[in-house]
Amino acid sequence: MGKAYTPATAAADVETVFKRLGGRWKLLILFHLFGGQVQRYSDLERLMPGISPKMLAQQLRQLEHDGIVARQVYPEVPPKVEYRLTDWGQALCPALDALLRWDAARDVDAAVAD
Amino acid sequence: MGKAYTPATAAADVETVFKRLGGRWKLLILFHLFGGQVQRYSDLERLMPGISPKMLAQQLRQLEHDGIVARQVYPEVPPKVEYRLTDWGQALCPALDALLRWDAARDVDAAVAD
DNA sequence: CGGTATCCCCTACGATACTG
DNA sequence: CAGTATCGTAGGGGATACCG
Repeated sequence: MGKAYTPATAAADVETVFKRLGGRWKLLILFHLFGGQVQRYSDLERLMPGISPKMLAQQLRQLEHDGIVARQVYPEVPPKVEYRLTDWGQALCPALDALLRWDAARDVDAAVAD
Repeated sequence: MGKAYTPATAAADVETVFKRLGGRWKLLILFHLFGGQVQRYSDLERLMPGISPKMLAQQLRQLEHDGIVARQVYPEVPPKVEYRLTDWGQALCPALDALLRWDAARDVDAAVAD
């Protein structure tokens, strides 16, 4: 059976999710990793024009801390670090899809309301 | 067929959703209106201890502007104002459910990983 | 009853310079 | 290559007082 929610606990849990994904660049990072993609730090820097090294590192650290992104360091010279989604992180995809479908339904609903 | 997304557009669209729902009290308001519930301004104030009148009014105005909440004024003395979800707002429920199920799956995935 | 108006604060974000 | 350290800023949020 499912978990029991009150309005307060449901709202708090969704807010927790929002905080985990809510950084300025986190969603963009996620969408560059969905589908099993693996990216190096410099790949992400190139894929996200305008991001500063501080922000990229910070957002990646938080995603890693939250168990969404996995970080793998290769002890080489020069350094090489790869980022990919954890299984749980990959499981976000259908949930974000549901939000995108809701967003896309805005116009549909408005048309029906006419 | 569905809409075509690049990482950048998908991330931008989800961020738009996050901004629409991301206010400090908006989710709590939504969860007090899901399922066709209708609440007066003073009901919401009572249901959300700690919220200031400024914040309640502001969050409601933004939700109304975004087409998620409908506001109905009864021209009576004393004043009476009711809030409910629009059809589109009500359609948020399954999407937020998907996020809650993802959140609840965190421990499950961690256990499997052992 | 159902709101505005005002003031203050905090923190997420950004630019820049530097390092193992 | 893959990051820290430091400084500066804008706006979202909160307390409080007042209004139609």
